[in-house]
Amino acid sequence: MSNIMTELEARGLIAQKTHEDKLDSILSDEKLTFYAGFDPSADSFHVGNLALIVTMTRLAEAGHSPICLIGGATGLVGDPSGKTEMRKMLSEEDLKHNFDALTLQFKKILAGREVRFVNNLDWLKKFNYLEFLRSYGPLFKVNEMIKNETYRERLEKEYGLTFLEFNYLILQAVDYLHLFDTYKCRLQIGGSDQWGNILAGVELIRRERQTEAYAFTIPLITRSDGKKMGKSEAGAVWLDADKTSPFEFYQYWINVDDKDVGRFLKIFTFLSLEEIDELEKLEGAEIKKAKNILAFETTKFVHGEDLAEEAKKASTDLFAGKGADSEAVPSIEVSVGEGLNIVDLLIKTELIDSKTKARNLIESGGVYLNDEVVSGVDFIVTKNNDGFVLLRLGKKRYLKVIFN
RNA sequence: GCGUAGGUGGCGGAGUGGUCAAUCGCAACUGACUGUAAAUCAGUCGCCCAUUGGGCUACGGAGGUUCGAAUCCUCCCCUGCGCACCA
Repeated sequence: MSNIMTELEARGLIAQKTHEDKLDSILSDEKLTFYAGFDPSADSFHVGNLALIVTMTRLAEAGHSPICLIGGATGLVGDPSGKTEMRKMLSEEDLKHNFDALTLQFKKILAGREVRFVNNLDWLKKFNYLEFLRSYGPLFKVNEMIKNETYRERLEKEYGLTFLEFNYLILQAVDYLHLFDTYKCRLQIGGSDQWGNILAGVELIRRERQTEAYAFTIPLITRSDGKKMGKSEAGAVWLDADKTSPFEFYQYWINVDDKDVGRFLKIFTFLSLEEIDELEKLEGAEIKKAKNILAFETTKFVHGEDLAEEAKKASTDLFAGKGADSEAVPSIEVSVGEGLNIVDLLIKTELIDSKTKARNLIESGGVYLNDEVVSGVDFIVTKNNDGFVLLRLGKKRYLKVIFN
């Protein structure tokens, strides 16, 4: 890639950047160490993190060295950015667990590329309150800080903004300074909601080290239908195969709005812009081809080629009515004994959490066994010769029920 | 602390003694149509049992009045706004 910034811009991955003209040439002439921070609030990344992870990969491909910061300390504090309410604070044990899980996952996705993992708890925890105030308090001006949009919004909201959260910007700025000092890290990237926090770090380095540090943000990725990125019928779409199977992950991308396909191909896949241009020309039902590629490429990036192939096969088979041969179809083992009522089965599989809901769904004709509508709430499921039955909810949710 | 406006189902927001499991909008789910898309139309949308139907828990919390409360009273908790210092 001759110029990584040009590439990123063309893909719609740049929201804001520092050093308008200079950054492009710096990123093409020099090899920088850069970092992005992630929130350790769960033990897996989700689709909402994917754009940033992909962007880090692109930068790594272009020869820059990634640092993945998992915000142990900031996780203890809770980030108010883009949140309407204060976030839960995590216990240290949970943080440790999440840190380990996220690290492992990130490594796997980056597939052998060099990544350094850091936890800001390591350098922030040594401070006591007075020390921290003394060291960094004088470097930040409150009247500057409250101009920050995320804070301003919170100041107007009825929930208010706690002092704890207000400190988040300072912590993040100190992180950048620390990584600059320790690893010569000179670029920070993040979501556009982090712009204020990121800039605070850039400023801090400029003032305290008389050195230029850079930053850019990627836009908040939205869906045309206004839905939040990374939500499906079944809830959040995780990058962890145990939380969201590769099949479900694949399905998520198949089901994106037509209008989003081109944009998502640019953001989330490594196809060349020329190839994407061609795909964008598709119209009507043909768009499905582009969706298949989008789904396959993203699944491959996250879960690897083999699992992506399996997911693809399961998807095409199921929706072509070819049944559930593939391993990739989500499955569950259930003992039905002499026969199990369909409502109880739905509860047992945890597809539905209340009997009332299960009944309503059956009555509206939304439950199928091997592609046949379940006739009524009294239906009894019994063992068959295949040893399994394909349970379907609505059009898209499949579960292979294996009798044992 | 004082004054004032509020706290209702995932969200917004009606209701102000019985006909309220609670109008309506959004979101969600299902069906029809389709391309596993969108749009549109129809249905569902507290929980549990049931054949029409019934029971239980709910309108910030705890008590009370009443045959009967989301609706009235008392106390408490929480939030916004104004005042409380300069004007």
